[in-house]
Amino acid sequence: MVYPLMILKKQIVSTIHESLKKLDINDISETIIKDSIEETPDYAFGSYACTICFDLAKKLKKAPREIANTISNNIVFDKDSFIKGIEVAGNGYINIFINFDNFSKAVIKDISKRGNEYGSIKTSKKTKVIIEHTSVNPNKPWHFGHARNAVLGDTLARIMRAAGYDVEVQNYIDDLGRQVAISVLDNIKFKSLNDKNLKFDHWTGLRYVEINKELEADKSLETDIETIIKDMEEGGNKTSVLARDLTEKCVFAQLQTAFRMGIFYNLLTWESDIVQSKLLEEATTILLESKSVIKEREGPNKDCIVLKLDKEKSMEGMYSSDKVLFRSNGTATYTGKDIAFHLWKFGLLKKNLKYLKTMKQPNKQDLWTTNNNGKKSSDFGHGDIVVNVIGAEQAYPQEAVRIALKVLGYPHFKNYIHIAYEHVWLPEGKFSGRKGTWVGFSTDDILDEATKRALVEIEKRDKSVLSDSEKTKLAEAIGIGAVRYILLKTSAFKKITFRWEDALSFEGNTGPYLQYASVRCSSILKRVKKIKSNLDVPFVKKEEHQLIFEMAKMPETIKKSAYMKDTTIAATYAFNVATLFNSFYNNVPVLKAEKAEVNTRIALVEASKTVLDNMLNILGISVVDNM
RNA sequence: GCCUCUGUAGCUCAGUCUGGAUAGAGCAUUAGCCUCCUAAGCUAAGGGUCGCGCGUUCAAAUCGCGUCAGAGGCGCCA
Repeated sequence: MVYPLMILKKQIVSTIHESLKKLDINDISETIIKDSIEETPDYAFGSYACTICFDLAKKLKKAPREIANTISNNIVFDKDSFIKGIEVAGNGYINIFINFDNFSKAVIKDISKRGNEYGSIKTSKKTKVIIEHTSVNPNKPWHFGHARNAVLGDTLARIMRAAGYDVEVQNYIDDLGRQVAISVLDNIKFKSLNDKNLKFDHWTGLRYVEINKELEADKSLETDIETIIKDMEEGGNKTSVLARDLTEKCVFAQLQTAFRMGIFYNLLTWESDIVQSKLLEEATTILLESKSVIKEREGPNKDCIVLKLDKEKSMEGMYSSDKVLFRSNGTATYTGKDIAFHLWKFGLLKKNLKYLKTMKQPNKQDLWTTNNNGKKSSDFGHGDIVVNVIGAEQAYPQEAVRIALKVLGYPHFKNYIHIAYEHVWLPEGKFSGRKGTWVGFSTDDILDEATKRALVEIEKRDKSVLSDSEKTKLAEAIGIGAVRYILLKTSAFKKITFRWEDALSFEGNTGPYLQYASVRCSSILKRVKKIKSNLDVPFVKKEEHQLIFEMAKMPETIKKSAYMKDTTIAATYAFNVATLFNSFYNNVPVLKAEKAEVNTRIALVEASKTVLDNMLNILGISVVDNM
């Protein structure tokens, strides 16, 4: 796929390459020149700079500046080129100035032609990526740390779709764990009722805190929990049916939070279905064929099936280089199950899961779930790349899965990616589901508060044209945009300390700032009765050039963001575009411009709106038309 | 003990992968800008031993080694 910036870069490289050839320097390839091209720190230095002269200095035994001058004297470019001129600067930089007369037209035409596809990459052959995120225990509401996981995963999914991947989003439901067993115990033994009609996940989450206190006091309850876990694992009994019923209710309640944030999934994968489907048995057979997986006959891991990790450098921090996959009683450990599950994700098992369509999500997309009463399908799984958004504390078990794929001889291990994110903290410490420190900081609470505060801001402004319900809807879009953005703009590996004033700020580098820039575009465009934008007059203002250059970078930014699996790249880019647009907006009149300039500037505003809105969509932040 | 991550302005963070020009934002502080397209905005100013040391390099926040501080991890738990 070709876009103007790509052409510009090629022209820069070949122009310099040609001039080097003229000077009889023939061993510098275009790739080397390409790598020496960088963005300038300031508009005054042009748009790109070439640092090749620093590399040539040693070889030619001349000063870089001198070489730069020689090159610049031998440079030739034609009038239709996107390059306007070059200048030698500093110790030997070759600064490249863009011919904005030509380049601007090409960029704006390209944006206008592609519309809401602008910035996205079209690929002929789609690579399938499975992104697993959220995966919150199904017995409590999301606290803000869970929202971070989900927003990171959802945004990565949006970025990778834009980058041309076929993305399948899965939410793994651990419905066989101890946490669920404890909630089941609460139901059986204490028969507690949701008599205040709380949202189901909040109710069960609060009960979970209470029942943990009971567990502290009465250790004999541990026996009950063990029995429950065993029944749930076996399936086909009263307890397992009850557990599935409770967890489904809880997951459904959690999904309401997700939907509110614009987070959607393709498939819910239930651990109980994975166990029932006998994926594990098939995986065990495959694993035992590997020399690195053995059944221990003696030692501390007698009768266990273990994965030998002693040759792996990445596992140096482990006390023991043996990772138990199946316990001496034959049951699978977490890592054992995870390996089987990932063999399935990559389509490496013959056995498959069964699926049911469970609901239509608010984005009109079907949500599927694994279910043993469902039907077979080859639509799910079979990923070329697997991305797991999982806490950084799980780095070792994640690495163990990757190594298992490697020792089994599957090249897929290279495409197994753990997005390790740090947790959200409260100033006083970690969130704890068990201790209930999340109370008051559930994602639902925070979204409510964000909406409330956005509404206060709306009321400060004259919004008499809006009805109350429209105001509420707008407040929700702004509040949630702010919350999503704060989770996106910070690198995943940095700890976030939650503070209301940070999370719910609507000024500066925030979600609403981006939305506001888009609203300003709409506001101008609304006033234009018949849009008759054209590109007859060249753009001459610095503000215009900088905005156009920035907008031209969207395709490569999306590509990089997807490649790096990094949401901050996309977030920072969106902020840059918005900042440059606001600067243009404040310093360059559009509707009040000289007559000849009005139409070209409208074209620029149209293009800006396209880019801003496309970026908002990729970040999962609502586009609004009034603020 | 070993492994991983983090340390950049008063605060919160980009920039580190791929070394490049005076280290950038936002918040907070200070001074301006609404008879002119929505001020959730714009234009400026002040504010920095890029944790510290040594090394590599024409050039280091960025690469290497060491060191200090904080967080997480190293189970037949999940």
